[in-house]
Amino acid sequence: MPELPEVQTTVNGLQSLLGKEITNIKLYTTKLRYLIPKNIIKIAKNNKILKIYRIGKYIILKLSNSYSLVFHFGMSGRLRISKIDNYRLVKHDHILLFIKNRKILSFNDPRKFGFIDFAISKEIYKKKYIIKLGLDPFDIQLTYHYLFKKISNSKVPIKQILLDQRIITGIGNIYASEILYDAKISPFTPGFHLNNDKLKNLIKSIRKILKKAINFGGTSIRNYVAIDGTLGNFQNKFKVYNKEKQKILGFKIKRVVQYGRSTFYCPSIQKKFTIRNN
DNA sequence: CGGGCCACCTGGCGGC
DNA sequence: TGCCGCCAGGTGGCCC
Repeated sequence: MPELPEVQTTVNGLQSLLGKEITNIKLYTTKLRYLIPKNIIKIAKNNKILKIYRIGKYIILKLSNSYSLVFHFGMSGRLRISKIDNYRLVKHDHILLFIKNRKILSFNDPRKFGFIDFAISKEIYKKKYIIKLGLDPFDIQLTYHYLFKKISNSKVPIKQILLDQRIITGIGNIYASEILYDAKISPFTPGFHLNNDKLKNLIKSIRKILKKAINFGGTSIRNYVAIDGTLGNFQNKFKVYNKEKQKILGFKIKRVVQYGRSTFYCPSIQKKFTIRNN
């Protein structure tokens, strides 16, 4: 489910747990994408949540001991806060964190591609799934120089490059299509074909689309809902995603499959070739 | 190493 | 109604 905007929306919603104590953890599953570390209970129990933030698509809860909890949502994971009295275990609730203010933070994930882990807070950047991440889209170090260095020798189509978390972290399959439409770049354009102007433009579109999606509370199709169960609204702002055969500005939208994932684009607006001129 | 492909898992939907 | 095939906000591991 979640790309950066959904993860950020979740992180925003979680802030009400700041300073609150985790009184217990209950596991209803032993394995999600990975085995759930058993000692996660010992590590979190009776500790306060001091900081809640994200790295790429990973959600981090920094605890009052030296540890942090790490959540990843995979394709269908989500976190939800309920009052203890209202809470009913629903299908695919795998992990419950009991919070001292009589709330429950539940992790639900039908497809089990998500995971939960812990890390020593100071060493979180050494985690194998964190260390390889590229720049955050909102990091000021993300410039056309950076992108040019990373992709100017690559034959890989830009759609796939946007999904490569080692280059930029946070973009997923929905926003990749929406970003490329906004930037008027064909999804097939190989990395080496993009000149500095196009890259500047692309970075602008990345930030614009992601910001807009965050402002709309993310995208709610299938599983994703916010921390309190409310829906995101960005799906109503899609220009191309899920709009095969519909028209935009009078032009047909197409769906193709690249690397096994759907790409939606408008061939008339996202022209196929760009000449390198730097 | 980079890049391409597949597996992991469950459920919803459309077609027959 | 039932079954089948296809599709789904991700990513790690296996190949070459």
